[in-house]
This record gives sequence, structure tokens and C-alpha cells, in this order.
Amino acid sequence: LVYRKTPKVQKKLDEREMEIIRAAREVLAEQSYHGSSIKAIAKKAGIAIGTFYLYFRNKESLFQSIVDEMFSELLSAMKEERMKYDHVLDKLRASMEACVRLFIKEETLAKILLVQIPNANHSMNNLLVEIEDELIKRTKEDLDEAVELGLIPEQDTYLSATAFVGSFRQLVISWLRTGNPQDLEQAFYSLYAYNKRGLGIEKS
Amino acid sequence: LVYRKTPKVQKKLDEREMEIIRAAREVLAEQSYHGSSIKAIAKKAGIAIGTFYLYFRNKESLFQSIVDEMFSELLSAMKEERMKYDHVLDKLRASMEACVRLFIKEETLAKILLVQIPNANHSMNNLLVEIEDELIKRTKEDLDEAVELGLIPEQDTYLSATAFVGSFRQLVISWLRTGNPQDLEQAFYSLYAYNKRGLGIEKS
Amino acid sequence: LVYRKTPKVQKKLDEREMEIIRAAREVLAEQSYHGSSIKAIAKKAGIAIGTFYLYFRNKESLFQSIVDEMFSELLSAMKEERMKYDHVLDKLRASMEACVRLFIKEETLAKILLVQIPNANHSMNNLLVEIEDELIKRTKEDLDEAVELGLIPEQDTYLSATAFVGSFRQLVISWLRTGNPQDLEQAFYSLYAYNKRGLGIEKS
Amino acid sequence: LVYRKTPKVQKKLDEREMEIIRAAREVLAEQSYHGSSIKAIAKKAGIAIGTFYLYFRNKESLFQSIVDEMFSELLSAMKEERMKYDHVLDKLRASMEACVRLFIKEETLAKILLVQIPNANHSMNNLLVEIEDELIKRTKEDLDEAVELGLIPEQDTYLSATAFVGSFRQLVISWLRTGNPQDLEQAFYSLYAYNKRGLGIEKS
DNA sequence: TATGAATGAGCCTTCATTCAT
DNA sequence: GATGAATGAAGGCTCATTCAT
Repeated sequence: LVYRKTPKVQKKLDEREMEIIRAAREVLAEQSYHGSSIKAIAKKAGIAIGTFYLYFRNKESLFQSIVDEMFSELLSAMKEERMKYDHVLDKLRASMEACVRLFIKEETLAKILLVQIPNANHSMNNLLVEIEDELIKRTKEDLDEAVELGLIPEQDTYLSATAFVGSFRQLVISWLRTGNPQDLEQAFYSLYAYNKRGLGIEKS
Repeated sequence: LVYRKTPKVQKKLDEREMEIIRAAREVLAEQSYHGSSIKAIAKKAGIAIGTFYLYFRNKESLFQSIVDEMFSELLSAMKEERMKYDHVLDKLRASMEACVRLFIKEETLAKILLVQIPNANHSMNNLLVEIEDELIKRTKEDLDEAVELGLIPEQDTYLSATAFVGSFRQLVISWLRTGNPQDLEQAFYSLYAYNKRGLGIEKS
Repeated sequence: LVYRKTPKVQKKLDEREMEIIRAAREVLAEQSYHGSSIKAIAKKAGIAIGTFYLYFRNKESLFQSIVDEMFSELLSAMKEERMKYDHVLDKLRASMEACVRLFIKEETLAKILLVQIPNANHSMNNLLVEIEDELIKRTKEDLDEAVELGLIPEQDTYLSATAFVGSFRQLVISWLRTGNPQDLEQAFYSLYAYNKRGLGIEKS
Repeated sequence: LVYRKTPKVQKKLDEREMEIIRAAREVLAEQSYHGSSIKAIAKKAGIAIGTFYLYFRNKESLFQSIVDEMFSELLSAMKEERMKYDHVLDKLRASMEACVRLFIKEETLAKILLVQIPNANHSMNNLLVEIEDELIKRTKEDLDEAVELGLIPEQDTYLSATAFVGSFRQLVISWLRTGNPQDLEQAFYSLYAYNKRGLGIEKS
């Protein structure tokens, strides 16, 4: 009774928490937020309904965790890709490229983040808002640096960042919904060119 | 001799239908689709629950009407603004300008169309998808014409239209959510400039 | 203002009442009691919902009238057929024959009386109970007379009457439900023979 | 370690299911199918509304279970009684005797099966139709055997079986409704004699 | 700790009846 | 008298959350 939570026990608990999140993601990929019942998630995770509430305060809390986790994956992928480049504009492109590639690789994640989460309730939506804002903010930081370095002309960098992120968002959503463009990666490069012109980058 | 559907009575009925839609819009602006109960809408409209079902087949039918009405308002505003110009690129700008101005004027409408409707159920979401697709399609038509006229270089106009619409969408949503940019109309002009460069328009 | 209800006006009122009953019968032949809404009946009768309540106190009252009317038809048909015969056992056979023939001729009436009404609410069922009791009572009277005349042996005539009516009831219901026997009239004669033996009638 | 479905727990669950059925029977004995609300049944069973749906898929499912259970009781009683005899006509009499005795013993069951179920919705009614058909079919089998053995003369055994069952049905219903005959068991023997004559049985 | 039966507020919808026109 | 829009109680059912086991 001294060591209440041995590392071994703690590991088991963490694994179970991940298992629930995984199950919830799976359910959410096919059902709406309201259609994803705790019962279904618990079943898929191989636990009882009551057990769920030992790991998450409530339904909303679970989905917050899911979004947080997804956002971490996204940031992680972006960070890794950015590290490959030195110039800020290359880093900027690398960020978006990482996003798009992750969405291609994990279409389920993309669907949840861009389609299901906005379909959830108000507080869920707020989570996505924060993610988008964070992406815009980071993009703005790159743009500010680029302006400082004289790589792009003076401009309202917040606005540009919003346009930048928004155009990619629309592209991915269009792809998720309609299947067009079929080659999303190819389209990404065209769209990046579009935004380069928009930002006023003369040469790559 | 009989209860006639006099113009006076008919007017009252029409007004009541409008009143229900108005009440529903109001509720929807603050609640999610699932949070907008018929009971709450009826109460706000000053009618009994049963009365609601004299005007709308069911809940979904009401919200379809709302979206349809909003989209009509949007198209109407766009059409009116486009008529003021002859050149296709001016028309294109006028379209987006009309959208943004309408959203500024009717923030409630904007919130519902861009924030709440995607929060509704699947069929609701499809309505918005169709609206966005329609806007992209119309934008693409303008771009195709512009390419034909040599006003912009050859390009994947579907992709450009997606980027174009997506950037404005993100701007308005950002404004709705965070309040930034404070001067949305001013930001619109900057964003249009951004997209002009993206599209490859040399001179306005 | 002296003659408040001229015969002409009264006739019009009566006709409308009959029209409502006719419409209700039609609806009832296809729907259950609960499925037969006032709205549907009013529509079929060509009147407004409110008008219905000028002729009937409520829904139940209407269906009571329907059953009463049907029972009158039944008794009328029986009476007419009985008049053709002198001997009590012939009259008895004639009674049942008249019932069965009426049901064959007006299958709708049969369905309502034997299938829909028992499916209605409690008080509706009671109406049918009264009809059946009345038929049993009348049959018993015939049997009592037959006993008195020495045509059939001493017996519990109430019981015999119940069996008599019950067997015909089951036959008609079976016919309505399953379509068997196909030739209901032919079956009637066999069943009458069955009951003759049951009653102890030596010779017809 | 876990919430086990111990025999004790399982017993409690089974008891609760029985309790719901019992409560529903009780309500149904006094109300029509439509008058028997889930709320009322749950209240009488001492459970919450939601709990009901853990035991039955929906309202209809409950009543199907009730009818099935009742029919089982009926068949079981018949089978047991039939086993006491060797001759087919004795078995036939035993069958009906078992029915009547069960109805006397469990008047509530009788009321539901013969009065309320026909009052329920369409699919409920079909259940009763099937039961009646089954009884008629079984009776016909006995009669066919009796014909083969020369115990009764050649006849339309389906018709005779219909008359046979119908006469008992009417007797029991009459007893349930009016209270007459007071001594149902005594009446049963008279009615059986009636039917023996109808079938053409010379000697018992 | 793990379980899953139990809860009940709340949902959408129907329809017999009323009443202002 | 005739109308039909308005009413609201009541229906069946769902599901996030709790708690005895």
C-alpha cells in the first residue's frame, strides 16, 4: 500500500487511456459527435461503460483529449519537417506540407479534425478554433520574420497568414468531401505557388 | 359564412412563419443544432409546440428552410453587387465584397451559416457543403472567363477558386470567432489584393 | 327566427351527419381506430375539422354512432329475412343467414364490426359486447321457443345460444382474416348443420 | 475485481424482467394497448422508464413477449392434460378443458389474451390470429384422426374445428365480459356435449 | 479497480379538442 | 353555421452519467 502506483500499473493505465482514445477516434471517423455514444466507444475499447468514467470526466473531456492528441501529432509532424530547412520560407512551406501529408496519410484524423469536430457541439468547435488560430499565429510568425528579412514586402501579416491557412484548409476539406483534387499533394504545390504570389515572394 | 383565408389572415400566417424562422435563427445563433430544441424555438416565437408543426414538417425541414433562405440572401446580395460592374474581375471582387458586407451587416446570419450549420447533423452539413461548392463553382466560372480573356495566366482554376473562397471563408470565420480583424471590410480589400497576386493579376 | 330549424335545414344537417359517418366508415375500413384521425375523416367528408365537432361531441361519440348504425343494418337485414318464415327454427337459421350474407355483401362493414371495433379502445369494445349479447339473447329467445314447442330437447339455452353465435362469429372472422373458407355461404350451411346437431334438432 | 454476472445478479435481472411483464399484464388487464403507457408500466414495476428499455427493445416487443408467454402457458396446460388420456376424443376434450380451466384460474391472462390483445395494434392482433389458428389447426388434427378411426363421420374438419374453437372462445369471452355463465366449468361440459353432437359423436 | 444496470431529463412528434374569425 | 389555425398534454424513446456490486 506504500507504492500506490507502480510504474507498471501506471503504464497499464496510460495504455488503457490511449486505447479508449483510439476507439473513440475510430467511432468518430464513422459517426458524428452525437452519434458516437459512450456505449459504442466503450465496446470498441473493450471496456465497460463505467470504466470509461474512470479515465475521463465526461464525454466532452474525451473529445478534448482526442483533439489535443491530434494537434500534437500535427505540430510534431510540422516541427520535424521544419527542422530540415534553414530559411524561414522553406520552413513555412514545410509546415503546410507536413500538414497536408499527415492528412493524406491519416485520412481518418483529417476527417475527424476537419469534418467531425466542427460538427460537434459548441465547446468542441472552440477546440478547432484554437488549433486554427495557433496555426495562423505560427504562420504569422514566419511571415513576420520573412518581412524582417526583406523576403516579402511589408503587409498585414495576420491577414496574410489567415488567407494562407484558409486556402489550404479549404483545399483539404474539398478533397475530403468530394475526392477532388485526386492528387492532393500535387495540388498542394500549386496552391503553395498561389500563396507565394499572394505573399509577394519573388523567387523561391 | 366560413373562415376565409383573407389576405389579412394569410398575412398573419406568413408573418408567423417568418417569426418562427427568426426565432430559430436567434436560438441557433447561440445554441448548436442539437441544442436548439423545438420547445425553445416555439417559446421564443411565442407559439405552442404543436403550432410549430403546422408550419414545418419537422425540425430538419425548418433548418433546411433557414439555410435556403440565407443562401438566397447571399446570392441576391452578390447578384446585385455584380450588376454594377462590367469586367469579370470586378464582378468577382464584387461577389466576395457582397458576401463580406452581408456578413458584417448580419452577423447572426454569418454565425449560423459558418459556425452553427457545420455543427448540425449530417444532412445540415451537406447543405453548407453545397453552398461552398456553389460559391467555388461560380468563382471558377469567373476565373475561366478571366483566363479566356487573358486577364490571368493559365492555371488550375478549380484549385484557384478553392483557395480564393477558402481564404475569404477563413477571414470571416476568424472575425466571427475572435473579433479580429476589427475592420473586416478593410481586411477584405487587403485579402483581395492577396488573392489578386495569387491569381496572377498584374494590374487591377 | 320563429322556425329555427325548418325541415329543409334539418334535412341538410342529417345528411351531413350521414356523410361524416360514411367517411369515417371508409377511413376505418383501412385504418385502425387510432389510425383514423379526425383530420382524415373530416377531409374525406369534405368538411373542416371544427365542423366535425358541431355534429359529434367527440371521436368516441362518432364511432358509437357508427356501430349503432351498423347494428341497425344488421337487425334490419335479420328482421327482413326472418319474416319470410313461420317456424322458429327457420327464423333462427334465417337470422344467421342474413348476418352472413350481409357480411359477404358488405365486407367493409364486417371488417369494421369484427376486426376494427374490437381493436379500438375499451368503450368501443363494449359496444361490440352489447351487440354480441343482443344476438345471443335473441338466439336464446328462439331456442327457448323451440324448446317449448318440443322442437329441441331441454337444455341450457343461454349456453347453446352462445355456442351458436360463437361458432358463426369464428367462421366469419376466420374468413375475414385468412380468406378461408373461400365459399363462406356454402360453409354457412355446413356450420348450420353442425349447430343443428349440437342443438339436438332431429329433422330440419 | 469485476462486476460479475453472478447467479445472484442474474436472478435479480430475471426477476426484474418477470416483474416488468407482470406489471404490464396488470396494466393491460385494465387498460387498452394504447392506454398502457411505458410510464405506467415502469411505475407499477418500480423501475425508471429508461430501465424498461434495458429489458425490451420497445413497447411492441414487450407485448409480443407477453403473448408468447401466455400462449406457452396455454399449450403447456393443454399438453399436460392431454397426456392423461389415450383416446383422441378424450385428448380433444382435455385440450379445451385445460384452456378453460387455465382461464378460470388466471382470469387476468384470459382478459388480456381474449379482450385486450385484439384491442392492440395490428401486429398484436396478428399474434392472436396465429394463436387461434394454431388452436384450430390442432383441433383439426384431432378431428382428422377421429374421422380416420371412424369415431366421427366424414366432414369438413377445418370447418368443424373452427366451429369447435369458436364456440368455446365465445363462451369464455361471454364469461369474461358479462360474468355469465357463473359456473364456467359446468358450462364447459354442456358446451362440449353440444359440440360432440355437432361433430356427430354418438357415444363418448 | 472494474463493472454494467439503473436513472430520468429531455428529445421530437402526434392529435383530440378549442375558439377567434 | 363553418372554418382551420392553435393548443399542449402525452406518447415512445435515447443516452450521458451514476453507483451498488
